[in-house]
Amino acid sequence: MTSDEREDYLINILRLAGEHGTVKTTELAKFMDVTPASVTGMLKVLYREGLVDYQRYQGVSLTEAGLQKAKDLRRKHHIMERFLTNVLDMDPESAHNEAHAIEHSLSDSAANKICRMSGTKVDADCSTCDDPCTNMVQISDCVCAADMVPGDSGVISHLSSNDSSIVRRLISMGFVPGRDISIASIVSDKGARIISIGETTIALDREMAAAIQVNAKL
Amino acid sequence: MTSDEREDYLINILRLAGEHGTVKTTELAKFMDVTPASVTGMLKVLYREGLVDYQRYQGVSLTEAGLQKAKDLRRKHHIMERFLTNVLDMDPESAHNEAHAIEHSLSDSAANKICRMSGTKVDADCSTCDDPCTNMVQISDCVCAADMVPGDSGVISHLSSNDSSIVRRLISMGFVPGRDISIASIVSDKGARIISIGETTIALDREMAAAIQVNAKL
DNA sequence: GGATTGTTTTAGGAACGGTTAATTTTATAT
DNA sequence: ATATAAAATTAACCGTTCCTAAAACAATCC
Repeated sequence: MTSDEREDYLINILRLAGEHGTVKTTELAKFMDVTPASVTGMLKVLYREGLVDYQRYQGVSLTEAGLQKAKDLRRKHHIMERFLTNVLDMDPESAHNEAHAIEHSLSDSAANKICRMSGTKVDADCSTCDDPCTNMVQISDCVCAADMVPGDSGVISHLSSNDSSIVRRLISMGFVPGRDISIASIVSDKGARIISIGETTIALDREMAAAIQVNAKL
Repeated sequence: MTSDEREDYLINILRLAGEHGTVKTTELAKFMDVTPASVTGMLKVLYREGLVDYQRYQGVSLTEAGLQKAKDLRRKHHIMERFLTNVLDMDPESAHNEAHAIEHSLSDSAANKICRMSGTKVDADCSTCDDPCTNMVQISDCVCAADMVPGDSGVISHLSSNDSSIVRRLISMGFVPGRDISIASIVSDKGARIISIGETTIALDREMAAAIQVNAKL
């Protein structure tokens, strides 16, 4: 339906007008490096499609539908950019260009999954836009032992911590990948977890438990 | 230069003619659901661009340049498909469709990186074509992380496992081609590896570590 | 209210990918 | 070998998409 070019117009209107503001024809024309006449032509098309509020000589703004499309595209752009730089380690400029090409043909489903995969620290470096990546989702493959409740059990998938001494200590206590553990009780939300592992039962503080990643059993 | 449609023609010629065979106009037309006249028109274009050997009434075959382009596209298609199914866990049909859309705008560089990340040996499940993924990324003498000893370090070359969930989990932990890792210690020969990656330390069981292929540093 | 600036209209063009109908070439059958 | 059927090409043309230049028109600012 909506071609790549049309989509670019939408994104750029969002860029220049913001979510509810308006842009003037010439401004948009300059930004997109086309003549004002081209812009007028396209605005009529976008108006017919209900994506844009437009009255001659009055500038444009996005309708709800247009805004949604534009934000969706922008989000996909950021998700790809982040994936390409953070995960694939591409340089920012190539990433930007590639993201620009791909954003138009990326499904919602793939975008969400890529977003989930690319790590959670999104909001940090999104200086270019206000609302980059809503719809973040948590990674679901394994569960952190600190988030389990009494009665839960599973097998340790791996240990992960920024503090290597925590990993070392966990290992020395027998928390190695592959072992079965179960939560016996929790002292308090931020406090210790009483965890059974094999024949023994051990109390760990929340931070230590947080380093244990478990494939939960049903 | 070469539009998506033209690229589709090239791929389909490869599909129907093979690398050095020839297809007849009508066959291609039926396959692509257009009239033979359209095919003739496009063949002239592709001929002008040097991508196809074509003499009227004689059918088409790919030139070297055309073959290369077609194989490149086909490779990108497979890489994306593999990534979408193995890494993102999409269903095969959606993956196929999405790959078809994206293959046209995926750079070599990104394709290679995604390929290295996507895990399984390719040749396995490529039933749709005879020569799916030549041009696989150079896998120069790398070592499996499970075979490294404490003190060893290197940069991740690629991930390889027959179990796609392992690949998925590794990626979500940050084990992505290009990253530096080093082995901090080993719990036991068949047991966990404690691995430093960036700021974090992670303990993985042997099976997981075995999926990580590393270019070892001296 | 006239000049200036910004915007739209008009008219048209180039690329692209397709179509139908007529025609030409090749293949097939007797 | 030749008539006929099948396949491929040509010719003429359509619709879309996005663009442009130039003329006409509106808004705005002294």
